[in-house]
Amino acid sequence: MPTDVWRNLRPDRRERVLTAAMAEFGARGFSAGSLNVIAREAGVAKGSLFQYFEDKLDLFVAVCAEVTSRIRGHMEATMTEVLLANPSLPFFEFLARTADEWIAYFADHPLERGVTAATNFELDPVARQTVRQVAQEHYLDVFRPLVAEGVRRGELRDDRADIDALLALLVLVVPHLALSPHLPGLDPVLGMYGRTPAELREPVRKLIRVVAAAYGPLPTPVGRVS
Amino acid sequence: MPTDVWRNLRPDRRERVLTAAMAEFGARGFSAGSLNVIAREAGVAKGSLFQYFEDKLDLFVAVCAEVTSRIRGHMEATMTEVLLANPSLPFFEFLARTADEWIAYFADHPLERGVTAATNFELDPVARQTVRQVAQEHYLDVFRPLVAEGVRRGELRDDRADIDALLALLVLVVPHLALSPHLPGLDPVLGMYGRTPAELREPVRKLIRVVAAAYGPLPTPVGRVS
Amino acid sequence: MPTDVWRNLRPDRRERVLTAAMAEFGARGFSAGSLNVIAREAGVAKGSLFQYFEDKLDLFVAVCAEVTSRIRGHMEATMTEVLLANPSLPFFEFLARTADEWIAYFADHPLERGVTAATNFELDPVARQTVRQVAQEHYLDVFRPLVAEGVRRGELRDDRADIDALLALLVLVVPHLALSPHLPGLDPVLGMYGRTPAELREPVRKLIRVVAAAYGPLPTPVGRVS
Amino acid sequence: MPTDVWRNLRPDRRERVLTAAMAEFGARGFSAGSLNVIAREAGVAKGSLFQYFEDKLDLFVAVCAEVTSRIRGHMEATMTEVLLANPSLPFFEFLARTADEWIAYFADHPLERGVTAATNFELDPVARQTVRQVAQEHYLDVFRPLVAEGVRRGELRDDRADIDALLALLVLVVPHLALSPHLPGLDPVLGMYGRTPAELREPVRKLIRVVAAAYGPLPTPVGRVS
DNA sequence: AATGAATGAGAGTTCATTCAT
DNA sequence: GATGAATGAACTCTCATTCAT
Repeated sequence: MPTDVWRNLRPDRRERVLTAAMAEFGARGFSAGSLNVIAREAGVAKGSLFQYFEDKLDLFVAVCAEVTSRIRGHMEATMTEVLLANPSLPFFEFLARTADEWIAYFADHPLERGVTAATNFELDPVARQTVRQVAQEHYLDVFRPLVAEGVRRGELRDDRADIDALLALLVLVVPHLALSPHLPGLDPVLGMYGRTPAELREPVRKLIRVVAAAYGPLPTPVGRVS
Repeated sequence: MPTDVWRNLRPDRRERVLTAAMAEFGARGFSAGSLNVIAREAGVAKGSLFQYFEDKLDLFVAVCAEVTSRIRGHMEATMTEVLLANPSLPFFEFLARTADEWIAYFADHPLERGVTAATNFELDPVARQTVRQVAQEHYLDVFRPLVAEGVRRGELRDDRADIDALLALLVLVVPHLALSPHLPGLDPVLGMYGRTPAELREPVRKLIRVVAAAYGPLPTPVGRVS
Repeated sequence: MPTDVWRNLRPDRRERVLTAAMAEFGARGFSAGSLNVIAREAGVAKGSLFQYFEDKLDLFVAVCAEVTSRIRGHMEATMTEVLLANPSLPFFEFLARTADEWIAYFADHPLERGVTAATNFELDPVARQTVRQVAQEHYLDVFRPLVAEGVRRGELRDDRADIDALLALLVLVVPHLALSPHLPGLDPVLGMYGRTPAELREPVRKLIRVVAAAYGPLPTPVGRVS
Repeated sequence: MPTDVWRNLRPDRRERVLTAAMAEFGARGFSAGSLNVIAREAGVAKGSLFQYFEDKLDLFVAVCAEVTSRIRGHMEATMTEVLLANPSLPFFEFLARTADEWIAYFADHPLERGVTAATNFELDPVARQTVRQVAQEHYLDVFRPLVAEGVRRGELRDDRADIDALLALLVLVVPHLALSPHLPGLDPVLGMYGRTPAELREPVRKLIRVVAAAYGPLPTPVGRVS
């Protein structure tokens, strides 16, 4: 846990440390990230970092928590906006627009994107578990009520496939959407790497159509009199 | 690229180096993995590693290539076996059994599992791209013809959802199935961590039912005279 | 030299600082002892220590002086008590009882014992000299008149061995008695480490018998008519 | 334990490392001694020290073992010489001459003296115990047979004082003789600090006369007809 | 072809001390 | 008078890589 010193720190100094840490951990991950670099880039003495955090992991966790919380804050606001503007939006359409915003956010926020990558790619077991747990709780806190509402409104059906499986897939796919446009080698099929948010609308909808087909209402069979 | 010395090396010596490297990179990843440890465990001089490989990355790439190739070899053989025993197995049933075998393989092969984790969790851009590209090509080499055959036989329909999206999901889900039973924090929804292969049959089928619902033939509507 | 601030400090605050410093220096010695730890344990700001003392050494010296003075105060009171209760106690018997009390004191006062150890084991030349000088003056202030009285009463003879040699041995042996029951490796012959004060009566008397034999009256030769 | 690399090291390089380590540990002790300084003074890369020794303590122990062994080698040779030259030397006279040689050795060997001090003044419990045990075994290996021989020849009597007490005193006094001429504050009574070996003959004999009086044959009572 | 000693940069962490508040 | 944030040097130890043998 960060120290009191960190909590009471002058905001600009905090921000400098946070930004430097986001950049370094985002670029090189937790294990390979260097406190030397972070201190230098933040314009802060190396020793100061240890006034703020117990150790390297403590700093990494704090950075991840901060980033995750920022991302969630932004996404919840965005989703609310979309809903207010189109109260009657069908579930899967809402999902698609949310994904668009998600992708746009990470295109605009390289630091947050880097930390998200670091969170997802950490191999050290202690660091990974600590950090992922927090992130995944946030994801689920958002997804579970969303999906439950979809079920309640009858737009999501659980008679053909399991709702938990949907959640498991979402937790897997969502970070993938954030990162694959920016990290080569994540998505070799749909070719998301290097695409603009606009160009990504199509592959995103391809993916969403899978769950729409699995969980949505059956299409009316063609050529049949009802 | 490995040197000629490596290619002409006595097989037992090669094997010792490979095994040691698999264990070390598998346990600690590329960046944190130590050539000191690998040389010591292999019973080989540190300098020898540099006779065999240009540098650390070169060794890592070679290890990943070797492991990926071994895994593919095993899986292709297994899939052939399953097919020969049950030539008329429905597509999604075949997929489920393949997944069972896949999971069993990684439960029995901790070294291969470790390297798979290292491959999937590497953040260093150069290392990641090199290593993942190889792995994903293998995945696609196997999946593409499989899916094409499913489509040809009419068991996989592409009228409701895109076939490329299916491939993209498979490439994402398959390593997840290999690792999440053994690494905590990967699957917070279905609870795959710590489960035995037998216990994993159920969550695996939950996931497969999603694609079955999306790509399979529509269920006969209930209570309707055809 | 401690500052005026220290001299005028509220007694409870002084005591807290002293106790924390005794514990830390006693446990880890001067060089390895940490002002961070002392300040934290004392519930005092790190900066305050520098309001009270010029630097680390100044604090260490003050702690040693305080402890030495406490020990001397206790021992003088104890010796007076013993004397009052048994005014005619023979010299070496008195010495033995004093040693018993000495040993009991250090068994009961771990902080004082720790500081005594730190005093005796300091290698840094500046710290060592400053600190030992004070301690040894206390020892000699007590021993010299005691020994002089023994000589005056004829119980200590200086015709066979030098009285200064006796004092030199006492200054060497006395801290050894205080510490060897509590620090392993100090006394490999008599096995004093880990013994209770009661168990230590015997080895203590073995040592005192050496000086009794050297400085005491000769035993009457056996089988000789006087 | 030192590594094979250390054992096979080129002698001049070994000697440089040893000398630098003796000087540094001798001057500042184990805890405060710096590997940086040792490497620099030895003209060796910092990393090389870790090719030779497992860690700092391992180096310290090796240095102490080496020094202790050198000292013992020298003293055994010296004692043999003295004995051969004067086969009929009385026990306490032999002891006195041995002490003279002991003192002369440390006057001439500042490095060995420093390490002896470091051995005796280390507070860190692990380091102290490891290192003192070795040194004290050497002392006892030499003293025990010596004392036993004195008893056998009737020059050492155990009827007035215990022989173990003599050994305990020797183990305490002998390092004291080595160091007190060179470290201020060790001997405040006899004034050994800063004296030349020649000047130390007298205080040494004062000390030896104590044990001579305690353990030697009783002097013929004065004015008595035998 | 194989060795393994040597390197020195860099890692995370602790420290006594300063000084503005 | 008390505080405690800031400092940067120093600490032990690890590392990939080189190269003489």
